[in-house]
Amino acid sequence: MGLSKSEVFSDADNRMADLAKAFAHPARVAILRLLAQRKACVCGDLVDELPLSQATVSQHLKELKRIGIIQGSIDPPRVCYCINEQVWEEAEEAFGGVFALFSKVGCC
Amino acid sequence: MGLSKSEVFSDADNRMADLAKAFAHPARVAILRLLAQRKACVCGDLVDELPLSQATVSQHLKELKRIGIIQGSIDPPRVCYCINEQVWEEAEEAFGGVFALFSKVGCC
DNA sequence: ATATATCATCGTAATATTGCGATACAAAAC
DNA sequence: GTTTTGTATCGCAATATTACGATGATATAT
Repeated sequence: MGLSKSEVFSDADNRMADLAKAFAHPARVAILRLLAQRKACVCGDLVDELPLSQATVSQHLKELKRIGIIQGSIDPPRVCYCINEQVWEEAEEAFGGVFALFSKVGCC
Repeated sequence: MGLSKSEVFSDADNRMADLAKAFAHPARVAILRLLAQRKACVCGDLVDELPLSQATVSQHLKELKRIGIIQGSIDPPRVCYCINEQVWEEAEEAFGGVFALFSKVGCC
């Protein structure tokens, strides 16, 4: 298949999974680190920092934009990407919430 | 392709991506929530809680075990799964570290 | 021994992801 | 208007993921 049955899961779990996908590839982790630290901003600079082709980097940026965790503002002919603060915090809280669920006392 | 060029990325970014994969599917998020809250433990109970077949749940459990975030102890014929505290904390710290990188003052 | 209960694995099918070269596109510079 | 620069998109190939029925494996119960 390859088709996740998203209809049958809760909105929260689906959103969480999408937010996690932003971090589920090393290239995207590297991109998010660079943007969070403001070490790079312009698409071309990101391409220089990464061992991937321009087309591939652009595709990862597209996926991050779909999730909403980054946004791009055009500055022709350049595009400047940055973290979307609101979604970044949404992700921080979502992960924080799940990690907080764990209680050490237990059965196994 | 479908082959992520993991050799060219840092170990930290690769590990982070792997930890994120644990949360990158709604079924796995649901499983981790159940285990973290001790609402279910035995594989069969997880299957009852999830809208997926036993084979599919078992496959997700295998992936979570590969990442290391859960562990299973056999109690024949049952298998009890639980969060691996060490890896859970590793994930918590890894995500915390990345989220902390973001500084609001910036260019875009 | 045979049956039962529980879980893992196999095999298969469908869709998704990753990667890149080539090309299209948009705005500025000349 | 042509060129240049920077980015997005298309098309393709290869691998990965998701899902499930069927089957296998394992240990208890009868």
